[in-house]
Amino acid sequence: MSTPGRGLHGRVLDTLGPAITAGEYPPGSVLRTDELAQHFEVSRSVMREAVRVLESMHLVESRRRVGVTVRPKCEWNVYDPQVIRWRLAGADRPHQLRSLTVLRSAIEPVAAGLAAKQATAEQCAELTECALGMVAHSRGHRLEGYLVHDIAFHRVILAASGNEMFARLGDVVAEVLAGRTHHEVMFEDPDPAAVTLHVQVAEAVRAGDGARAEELTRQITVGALHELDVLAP
Amino acid sequence: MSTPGRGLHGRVLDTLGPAITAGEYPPGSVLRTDELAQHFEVSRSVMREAVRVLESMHLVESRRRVGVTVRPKCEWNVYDPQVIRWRLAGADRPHQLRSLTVLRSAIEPVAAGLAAKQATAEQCAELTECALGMVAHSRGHRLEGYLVHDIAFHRVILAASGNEMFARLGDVVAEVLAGRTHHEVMFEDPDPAAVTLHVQVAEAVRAGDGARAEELTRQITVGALHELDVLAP
DNA sequence: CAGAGCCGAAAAGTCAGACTTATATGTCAC
DNA sequence: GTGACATATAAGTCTGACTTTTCGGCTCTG
Repeated sequence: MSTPGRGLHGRVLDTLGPAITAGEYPPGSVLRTDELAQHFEVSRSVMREAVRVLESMHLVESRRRVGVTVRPKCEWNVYDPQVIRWRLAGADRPHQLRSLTVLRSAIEPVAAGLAAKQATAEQCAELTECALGMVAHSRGHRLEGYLVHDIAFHRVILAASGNEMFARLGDVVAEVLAGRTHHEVMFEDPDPAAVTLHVQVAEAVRAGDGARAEELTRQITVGALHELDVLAP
Repeated sequence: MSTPGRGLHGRVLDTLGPAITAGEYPPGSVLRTDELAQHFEVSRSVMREAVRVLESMHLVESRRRVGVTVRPKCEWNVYDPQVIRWRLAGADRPHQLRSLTVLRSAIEPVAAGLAAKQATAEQCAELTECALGMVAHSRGHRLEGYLVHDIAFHRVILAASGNEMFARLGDVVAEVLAGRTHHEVMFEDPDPAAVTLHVQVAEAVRAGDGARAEELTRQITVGALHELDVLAP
């Protein structure tokens, strides 16, 4: 999914990023570039590059004569896909999953409403195909196949909305759905009602019925939130 | 608002970032680190740090033997506040402003609904104060004072929602509102209906009426979208 | 002529060391 | 106590040499 080993500084980030987002260094903690470089056994140049990246994510702040101080959580760039991945891999995965699901519940219905007005014929076809794929994999413990089509479905909706901000949430939704399937205790087969709703959304979008697409999608996200309440109270 | 001169690499970014987001280098363009370093009259180390930051924003991709290639727009981290600022400062400001306003229209109503259920007494007080401030500055060409209270109002709503993803959009909303006031041709006095709606939202939140807060906020954002249609068709 | 494999050059990547600059903090005089 | 000043510290910058990857062309072969 991401790019694991893109240079030495990348490997440093793979350890340091998760550590910071996991709260291993409490906000206000001070790190020193030289010490970090020694600890990771890399040159200072490499370490500096890593720090710059963390800084651009607002995870840390580098100040002369002080060092690299960890910022409080509320200042992090929580929409950075990398940060999202790190946090989903860490201890507060459940909390993060809930935040993102609430975000979905706000965005996706609106996106679906817009998609109904703007989706191309090709996108409508893709949507139907995805929905059918979900139906096909909805029974018999075939969660992996179901997941693939589920992700694709929501990606198409977000892309078809014509709004770039919505479209870029495709990756986030993918992470959430994957996380739900793989790590939360999910039912062995997906909720039949949800499957039906997806099919109906595809129909509504094809028919250009924005209000209906929005309402149906709202039901999907409400269901997702409810499921989260039941399985991870 | 941001941190303008945080080192040499920051100053490089201040010119290179806007240039890329403005589409000055079409997707696929190849830059060379050494040339850039020469052009900006900085050392390679500094240039490399700048490139790393751009890379973490998914604006460019650095590959051996190839160079630094500009990524297509659809891959950018468009939620990065820095990227948002750069784009708002550039040529496609109107387009960007519209995207962000649509985003607001999806998020803020839901946030207001949640805020009604979770806002602390202090937050309710702040909200009322902001609304009153808006009323006080709603006449007599006092747009600046109005803007300050408008921004504060929406910040509080987003924060009070209790969702960190919503809360972090405070800066984005601030940019949008500021951009609207300063650069789009805004009416000399704000829409009285909008002012009233803000007061009513504050009341609804204080009363704990989520559905009403959500609906009223929806009206605010619909108004904002409509205003955008009228002023920047 | 096509495909596999080899080779060289180009550009990023890495490192080490010396130097500069800002700045937090302690010290001292008043 | 308060101000100015000195000092130590850690980030910031620059340079030059070296390493590593990999693209693109070349040749060799079938």
